[in-house]
Amino acid sequence: MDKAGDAGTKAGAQRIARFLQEKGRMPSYSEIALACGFKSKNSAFKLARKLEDLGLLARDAKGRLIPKAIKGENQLKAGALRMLGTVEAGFPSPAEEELSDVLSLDEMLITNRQATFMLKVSGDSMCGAGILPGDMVLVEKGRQPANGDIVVAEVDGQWTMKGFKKEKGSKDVWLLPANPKFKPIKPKSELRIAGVVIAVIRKYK
Amino acid sequence: MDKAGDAGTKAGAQRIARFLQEKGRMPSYSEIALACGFKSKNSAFKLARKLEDLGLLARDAKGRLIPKAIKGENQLKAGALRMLGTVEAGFPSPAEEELSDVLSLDEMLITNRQATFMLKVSGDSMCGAGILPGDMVLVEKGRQPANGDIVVAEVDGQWTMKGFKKEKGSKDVWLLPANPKFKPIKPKSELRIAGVVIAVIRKYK
DNA sequence: CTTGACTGTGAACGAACGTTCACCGTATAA
DNA sequence: TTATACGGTGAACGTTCGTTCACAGTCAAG
Repeated sequence: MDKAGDAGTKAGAQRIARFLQEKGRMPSYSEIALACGFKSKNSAFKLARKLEDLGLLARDAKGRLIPKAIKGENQLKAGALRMLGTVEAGFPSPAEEELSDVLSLDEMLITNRQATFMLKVSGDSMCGAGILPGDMVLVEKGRQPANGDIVVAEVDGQWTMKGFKKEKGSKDVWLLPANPKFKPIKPKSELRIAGVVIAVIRKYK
Repeated sequence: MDKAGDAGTKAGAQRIARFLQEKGRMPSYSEIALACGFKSKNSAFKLARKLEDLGLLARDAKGRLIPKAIKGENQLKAGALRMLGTVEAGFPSPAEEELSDVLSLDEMLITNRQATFMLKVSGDSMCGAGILPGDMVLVEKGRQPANGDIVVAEVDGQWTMKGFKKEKGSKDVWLLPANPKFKPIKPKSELRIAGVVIAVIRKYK
């Protein structure tokens, strides 16, 4: 009845991913069959083997399914979140509840775990850039800042978080707040860049 | 020996956590017994029941173990981040590299994984609240919104994200943008709250 | 038409599963 | 001392697991 085997395979992978996300463990073949509407768990077995050939999931020595750990787009990972479409804030558009992607926050935000740490923001000098007091920022150490990046730096003996700007053809570096109440800083003596802000996280609840 | 029993339980939890981290799935009772040096899987069964009583892990309807975030000493999650102090953005203050907490983003942000999903924001009607176009928002479904919460709602047939306000002593509900360019919305016919925004995530890199 | 290549069904196998029971030490409490 | 609570052993049960086999239906290429 199914016309395209490809679509069926993909739908199966999504069902498995959803099971993993909801129950926190990989399903058994019977559960895959149940979730996919198969009447025989053997169909689930074949589906799993196909997904394994495609590199989308892996299996134990004992045949049990394990979530694939390698990075990639379509892989099944524990602790995944359902990623839906966009919501228009201003000019509303439908936000359908169709699973468009599955991912984990850690995986999405952090590339270099050892060099990444988190800071809590106080003060409002960056509120124009959408960074409010109480927000958390993920900072990656040792990264070379580019113009427009937001950096955490020690300037003239004090720590601050500002926008980074290096003038072309000059060694001069400016640290720009995103709030008209504050003025740009031009480091006099020393400037030590602690890291580049790679993400902002605000928790309401 | 009370203390020895406690230590054994804790060591067992750590072994289970290590198994989960290495294999990506929860062990069976036989595997727990193997990992803990038990000769009988029944010992593993009793250990699991004790851990369940302590709230350190959970089990299926079918008895299978499912991962649960073990807090405190037994770090179950792989993606732990270093949490540092605060950085003054505006009136700089020292941000020492002293580890004040260790946590995982998923664990920190998501309490009810099944009901949580992620949306990408477009439009700037909430930019006054620090939610910019391109940001991600975590939305928890089925949560009762309180005044001041930011909700994703279907109002008069269209989806939008706005601040929630319910007037005291009245059934009237207002949806407030955080941008003077937009006007508050008072739903006429229907208002369906899809969920409450529990976190905002902005990724720069 | 026939011939494959797929996809799903259904039954079957041994192995591993979760769970329960009875039993054996040892250590603590009375 | 006796009693009792606890951690571990070992065997047993019914269930579910992963896996394999043979078979039926569908579609495209020959």
